[in-house]
Amino acid sequence: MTSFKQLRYFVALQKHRHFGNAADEVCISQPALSMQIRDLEKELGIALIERNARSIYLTPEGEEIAHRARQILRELQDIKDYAEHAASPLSGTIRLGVIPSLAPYILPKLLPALTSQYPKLHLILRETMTRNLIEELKQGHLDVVLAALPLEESELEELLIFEDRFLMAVSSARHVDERKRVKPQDLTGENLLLLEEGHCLRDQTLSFCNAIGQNQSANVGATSIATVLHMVAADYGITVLPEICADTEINDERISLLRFSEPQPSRRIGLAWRKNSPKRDDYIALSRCLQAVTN
Amino acid sequence: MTSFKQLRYFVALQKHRHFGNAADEVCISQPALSMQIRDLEKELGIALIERNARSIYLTPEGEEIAHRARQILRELQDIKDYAEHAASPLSGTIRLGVIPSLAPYILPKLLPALTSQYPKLHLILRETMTRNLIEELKQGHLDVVLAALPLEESELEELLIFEDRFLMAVSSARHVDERKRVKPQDLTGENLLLLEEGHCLRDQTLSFCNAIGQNQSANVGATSIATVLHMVAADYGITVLPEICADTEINDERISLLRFSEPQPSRRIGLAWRKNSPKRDDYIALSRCLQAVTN
DNA sequence: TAAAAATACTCCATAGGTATTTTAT
DNA sequence: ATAAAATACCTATGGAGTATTTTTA
Repeated sequence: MTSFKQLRYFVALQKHRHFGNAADEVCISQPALSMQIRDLEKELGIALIERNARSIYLTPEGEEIAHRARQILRELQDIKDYAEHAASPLSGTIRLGVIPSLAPYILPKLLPALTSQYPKLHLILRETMTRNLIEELKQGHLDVVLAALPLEESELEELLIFEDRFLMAVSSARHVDERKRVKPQDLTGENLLLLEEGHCLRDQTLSFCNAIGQNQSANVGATSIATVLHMVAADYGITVLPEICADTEINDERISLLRFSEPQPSRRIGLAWRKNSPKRDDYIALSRCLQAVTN
Repeated sequence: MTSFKQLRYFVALQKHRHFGNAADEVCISQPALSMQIRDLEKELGIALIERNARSIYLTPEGEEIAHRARQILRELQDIKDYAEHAASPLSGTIRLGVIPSLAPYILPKLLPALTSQYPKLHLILRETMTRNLIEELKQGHLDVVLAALPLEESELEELLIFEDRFLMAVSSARHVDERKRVKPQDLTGENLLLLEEGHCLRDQTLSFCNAIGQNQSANVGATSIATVLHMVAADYGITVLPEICADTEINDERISLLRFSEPQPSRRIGLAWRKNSPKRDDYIALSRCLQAVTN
């Protein structure tokens, strides 16, 4: 079995053209080097070295193979360097999946914080709906996802980061008092504007509507919250908006935001990763960073 | 010490994502694979694998390292393929040095013969004077040289290929009878045209002139036999020409070639290589090929 | 004779095997 | 309960050491 050791020894031998000196360089005895070189030649089935009493030469094949061996040894060193670089905490690559109703609002805060705090971290981002995130996480294509909990996946470990309360968004044309608390019941009879099928935010909204006995069915399926809000602004209907979106989306005077009365409906946002993931510590550090930027 | 084995096992594990199946592929037991992977992780200092009871995942670093490992294994295979290809007789690379007074006459015959007979042989050619050939041979930059023997180098082994008799070349303007044999003494008083300093042919010619008591000193130093012959054709002087050059150079009607009477002066052409060169058999095969094309 | 590599031998580390235990679903 | 990987333990290979021999200039 050819080994890196043999290649190392052979490259040293090429350099020194002297078994004794080469053996010194690689810190073994001369016979040990001789035998490894002999084994290498035997395995390759060709003569690499021309042995003379006074000095040795490499055959043309020996020179060629020494060259290739150097390349291989360089690449091995690259692997080691890469590993060493990746060893420190929150460094290396993390593949993070985020749901669409969070990504545009949380990433602009998270990414600068991460970059400054953990410059060695390389984040790969993926934005898709929860169902896909879970699948990709389980497939090993993602390392950690930021989504609404619980995910109800026994093989995943979850960590709550914050409660994201829902607000009701209505057209300012209605002149409602923004200080007044609303109730889920107030959604009754309204045209409820929601994201398209598959978005957890849609399901959550429908679910707390249904919880209070309303069998409200949403009649539009927008692809982004921004789109929904444009429709609300035009008083085409109303919607329910996570609080975290409010900062970014609502400098639109045509929309009034109404807080629900207690208990305020909310979604629980957190991280999830495969149980036993070796980077668990990194995800927890990531969660602290997330908590810092969402407070 | 990281080994090719570990990389092979790890690549198999990446492929199967299952210790047992990967172990089967590389024909070892599952515990043996487990331990090698564990060792690899320990040496690299990072987690490559995420272990779960049902299935395993590679970390992003694991994927990256698996990719690099594949590359290294490919290159190792390249070395083995290269060696196997070079193993058969008269294959691989031979660096051949030839003296200038032979190269233009013998190579046009030798190379096609070699190419057809030993298609796997890769010949690297070098044309320079004997002194340089010997030096480069001893340095290991050449494997074998074709020159006039003896080289008087105790660390080289020589093999005679043929006797190359000298002919006298004179201008046809002199109307000498080409059937008449000449003697070295006939050179007396003639303007002897020779190659420049350093060419063995020059030294050989001068030496057999001196051997018969003539202290002839050559007065020109041409860089090629062709040049010398052009001067002979113009009757600027005469020269001594190895027979092997005659075929190629002399379809020039302006030059008459005269054979010496017995014992005809000659040079001995042969191969020389470092004693103990592992390719000795190849050089002997090469010599047979040379003999075939010089007959 | 001297320098260099090969050989002889001894010892220990370790790779690999089988049997068993642990772990998580 | 089951599947999968880890652990325990044993064996044998082979890598490295020291001492010695061979080779050739």
